[in-house]
Amino acid sequence: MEISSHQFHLLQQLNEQRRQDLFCDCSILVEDKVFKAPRNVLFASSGYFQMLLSQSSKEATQPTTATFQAFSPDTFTVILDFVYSGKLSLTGQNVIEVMSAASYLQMTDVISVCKTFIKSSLDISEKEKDRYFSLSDKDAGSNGVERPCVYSAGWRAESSPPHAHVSPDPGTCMMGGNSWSNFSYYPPSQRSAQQQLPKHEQRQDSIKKSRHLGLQQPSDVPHYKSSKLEDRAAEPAGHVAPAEEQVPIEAEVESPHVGYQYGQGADVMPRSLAVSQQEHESPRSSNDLSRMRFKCPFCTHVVKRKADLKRHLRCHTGERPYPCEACGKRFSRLDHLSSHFRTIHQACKPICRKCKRHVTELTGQVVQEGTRRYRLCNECLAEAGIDSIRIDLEAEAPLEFPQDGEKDSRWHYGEDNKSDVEIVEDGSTDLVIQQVDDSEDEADEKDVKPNIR
DNA sequence: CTGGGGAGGGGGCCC
DNA sequence: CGGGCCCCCTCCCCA
Repeated sequence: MEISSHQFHLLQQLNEQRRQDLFCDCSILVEDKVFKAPRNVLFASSGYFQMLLSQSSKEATQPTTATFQAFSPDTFTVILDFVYSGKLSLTGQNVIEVMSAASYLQMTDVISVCKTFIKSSLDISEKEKDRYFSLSDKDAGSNGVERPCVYSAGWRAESSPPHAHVSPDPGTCMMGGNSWSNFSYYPPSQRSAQQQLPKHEQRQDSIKKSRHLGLQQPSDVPHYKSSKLEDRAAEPAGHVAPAEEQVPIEAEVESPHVGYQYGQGADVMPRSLAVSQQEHESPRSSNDLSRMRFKCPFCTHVVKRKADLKRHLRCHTGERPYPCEACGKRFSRLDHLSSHFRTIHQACKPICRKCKRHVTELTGQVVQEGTRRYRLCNECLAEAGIDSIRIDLEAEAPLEFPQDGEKDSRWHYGEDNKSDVEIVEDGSTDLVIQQVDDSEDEADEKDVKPNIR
């Protein structure tokens, strides 16, 4: 006969012991703060502590000490609370650091939950959010004040995420993590408050797109390269590395000392492991990484600037906040959008698209084909037999970049000539020839640049 | 089948 | 810190 509440009470008891400093044979020094905890639960929760404690198990009678400077005491408190309660208190502020700390400590479940949190925070898409969000607490997000989002390792059998629109940041929500057998039980009273993370959360990585990682584009990203994306979508599931697969790989590839570098580099490793790890330390990890401060929680990439990490994260989340109003294509970066816009919709290159010769206002014209603009020299125009279609440029309003801050809003065209939108929206077979006028194009540029900045 | 070019996308880094 | 530029790589299309 199985007493279902046993595991939960056991964990509660262990947590109580930790609070009362009973049987705490492991000291963890994080920056200047000392945490004490029984080693058995640490061992069971973290691959890192497994490694550490198995090494020091020979001297099991001696208290073990681990030292971390890679993350803050607050972050470790979140981690430790999770270890002894199964509840993870995430906020928009701490999630990156908690995730990196979890990566360092090789706690794959925490990493997965953080990934989910980050992805939902980035508001990737309604569809994806439908997949893995469910709120049980009706208070969630109601007060607009950021409260910790408590992720729980518990599973609930009946999972039908009703919530699709609330980012976890604004409020509290109770979320189930994926299964972690040690901490998977909740007594009925608690279960009602727990939410299960749908199993297809395991496929969350499939929405990440990173060619070099072989990951997939979000399924709901507009299919501009439909063939490519659909091909990927059609790939058998086995081609997609789910989070559960990737994280161990990550942990395996990254030894702890390179797994997290938000701080003082080599100092982050526990003393008991320092020697053996330094033996394997590459020159890069000792020198470059001390300068490269921000570690991507999804991959091994390390950058110097937080802003660069933020930008880099978009390649994992698939977030594309910069839509091109002219063609609908979305970009992850404004500079890419800008480049796309200039190239595709403004015909900025003074080069004949056909013969590649340099053209001027005298030797060539701008051709508009649907939303696309490019230049052709007069010879190529005549060859193509489209030199008779000539539109007065003054009737053509330049395509404009959106105003600053409109990164996710609709783009617009010249306001005083709305009819041009019709030209843009016409089929791609429609050709409009414009007189090449570099000064005009420069004016276009001026129209664009102030709007970009 | 292959090579070249266009376009997209990622990283580094300057302003 | 965001914008923007440059460089490089990859993918795709086309001749």
